[in-house]
Amino acid sequence: MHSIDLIERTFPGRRSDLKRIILREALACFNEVGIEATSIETIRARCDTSVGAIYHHFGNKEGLVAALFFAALEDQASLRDHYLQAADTAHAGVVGLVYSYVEWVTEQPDWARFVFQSRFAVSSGPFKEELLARNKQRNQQLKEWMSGEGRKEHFSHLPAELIPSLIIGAAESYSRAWLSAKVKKSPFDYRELLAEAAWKSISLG
Amino acid sequence: MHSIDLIERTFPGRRSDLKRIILREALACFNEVGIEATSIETIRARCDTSVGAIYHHFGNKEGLVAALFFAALEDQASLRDHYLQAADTAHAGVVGLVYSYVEWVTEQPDWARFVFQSRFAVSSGPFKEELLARNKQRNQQLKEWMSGEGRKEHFSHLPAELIPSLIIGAAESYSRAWLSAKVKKSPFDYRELLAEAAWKSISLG
DNA sequence: TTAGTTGCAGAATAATATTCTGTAACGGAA
DNA sequence: TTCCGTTACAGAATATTATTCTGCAACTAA
Repeated sequence: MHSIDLIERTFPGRRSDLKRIILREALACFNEVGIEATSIETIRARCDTSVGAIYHHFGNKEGLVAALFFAALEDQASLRDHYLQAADTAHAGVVGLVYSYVEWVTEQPDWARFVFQSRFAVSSGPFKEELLARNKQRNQQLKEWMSGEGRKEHFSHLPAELIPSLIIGAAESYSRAWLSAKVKKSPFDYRELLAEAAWKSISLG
Repeated sequence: MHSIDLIERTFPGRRSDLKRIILREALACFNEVGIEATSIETIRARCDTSVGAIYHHFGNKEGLVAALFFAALEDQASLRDHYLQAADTAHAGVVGLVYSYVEWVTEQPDWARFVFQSRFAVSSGPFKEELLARNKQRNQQLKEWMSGEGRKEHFSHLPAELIPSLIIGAAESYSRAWLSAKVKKSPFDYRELLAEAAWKSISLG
């Protein structure tokens, strides 16, 4: 789909050459042995660089994690926007949300795994404000979409704060299971079932 | 409901006195600032004990995390068993699964928060085998329950590996949101809606 | 009693994160 | 082009943290 990968999109330019290498190797390490278990020295060695360079670009380990985390969130959001933009009916919107989610997870499994792994740390570290702001904006965006003409009557019988979980809860849960190899088929393979289940779960009756 | 708390249930006896104190304080620290950000020294100070004692009881930091994690899982499982045992129809079982889940999360928010935070670390650390075994057993148990007479026809139209996510996905997602204060009402308050949404999501049509 | 096992303390050590200082490349202004 | 401020990087020095180790005291079964 995209010819260049997530990192190139987020950190373009020749000046960010080493920066991209560090991000790539760090992501690999984090997924292989976990964030806590990968030391700066390990990353340094895999990039054949110095600790100074790493700290220059990211401040500290937490900053490196946050850079990866927000890059992933942004990429995920852009795919979601792409899907939502094409959806006018309530049903199409719900399907789009589920589809965009499972497609992103299936296409970027390493990034998805990392997002699951790092969310808590980011949300309680020095970048929590930034994450909070992004979540708020996304919720606002969804809320506006749901209150559009011809759509709102499909959601108004449910508490607003519950709706997002009803829509992507199952897809997220299955994605986690797939990323940790507990199930075989990818969430993308089950996208129709997941989307229809989401739709039924918010339907009346 | 229970007169003694989760820790007393899991680590009884006067010999485990300090052990329980350490577990309690460690859980508090982990939830307040995160696992990575809490040092052994911090825990030691809060328990007014020595690092030797901590390492004697738990081996290392990872062992301490694992002890908390498995204690929580066990407690959660016992409540689930309690609910499932009373359910004979498919509908009652699905409702029971959702109810037991949200009830546990709402009653033990600190433990639930910690489980979400630590699952990845445990699943990729030296205790992954143990976790895998427990998951396997739980899945087997669920599978057997679902294949019982008068129930299996309600599940057989869906892939087995997808069903657990359809049932608890939304409840889990909403629980996470509640535990990080992104929503106001507790999952327990929405238990009927969550249970009915789960049931609809696996229903035919 | 007594030998062995378990519970705990705290100093010593090891592993790791972070800071700091210096040097070279770069990019625009004169 | 030269000059100057800024950015990119290296690596030694330092600080922080996890873990080990040795010793002692309490308990326990014989």
